[in-house]
Amino acid sequence: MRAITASRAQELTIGRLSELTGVNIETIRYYERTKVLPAPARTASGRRLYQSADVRTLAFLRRARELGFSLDEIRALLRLGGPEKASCREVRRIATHHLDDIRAKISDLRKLERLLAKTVARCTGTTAPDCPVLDILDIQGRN
Amino acid sequence: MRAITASRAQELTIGRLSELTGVNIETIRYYERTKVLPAPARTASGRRLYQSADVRTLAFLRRARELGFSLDEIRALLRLGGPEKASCREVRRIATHHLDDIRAKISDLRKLERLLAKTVARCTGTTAPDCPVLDILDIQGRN
DNA sequence: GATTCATCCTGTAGCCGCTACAGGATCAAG
DNA sequence: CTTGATCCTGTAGCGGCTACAGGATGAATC
Repeated sequence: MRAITASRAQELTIGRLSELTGVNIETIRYYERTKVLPAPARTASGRRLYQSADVRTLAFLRRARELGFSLDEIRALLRLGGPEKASCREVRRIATHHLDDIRAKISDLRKLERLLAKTVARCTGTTAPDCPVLDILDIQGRN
Repeated sequence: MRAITASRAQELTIGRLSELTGVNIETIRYYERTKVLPAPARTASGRRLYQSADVRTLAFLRRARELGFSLDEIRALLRLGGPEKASCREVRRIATHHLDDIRAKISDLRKLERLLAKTVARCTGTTAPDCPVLDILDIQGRN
């Protein structure tokens, strides 16, 4: 029977939580809908009531997103950090897998970069009959 | 008044075009709907009828997608390669801009990679009380 | 007490670049 | 003439949000 009166002690509105974490209000609600975040308590009138611990969780979530973790991965990480904070091994597995993804992406992008850079360099910028940029894109350029 | 009888000469069904270019049938129709590709001729019964030139265009499109160009950029490139094949300058502008994007993405990913790799390395994989992976994600780890 | 205005609520639709289906029409081969 | 492959349109879904509309509260001011 706590929180008859709202916004006591450490309790936060969604707007305040948004400010504190830099996560959009709509996004917070989206995280709740998709079960990345647990549904918080509500006031008598139905407004969401967050605890200060939620700031920590949401900040974690935000940072993980910035690091490119998917919401599925984050759901898993949050479960692991939760009550049965068991296997660091599992956390490591997720992070390592993600690291592999990142490395593959970097390698792809660098190949692209080299190809594009080389091509743009050949480009005079004038109205030439044949454009090297269009050429590499063309079927001839297949490798 | 050509093409009364279908699939004469160099004319292709959508399935054949798909095979030749490796682009999914549904994706080809999607490109048409979103005006990346022009609508092709039709047979009397309403089936799409492609010319051999369309193979070239779609292959170009595919390759551009692989190189990470957005459909908007590709729409622009295709227009430029079209009838008024005017300014290589504009092509160069689009490609250069895209190159900048790629470089920014690479730089971001490399930062990520370094941070994650360092952290995973610190991780023993055992059930330790504090997990370095969860730690960098945590608020403390902000930089 | 009444008004104002910020904040909150739910629900729905849009973004990109596809992909996947349903439910039907048509084609080519046996 | 039947089978089975291919085609058609239209609609809905994915992830990860974002942006409304239309309404209900909340806090501060007069």
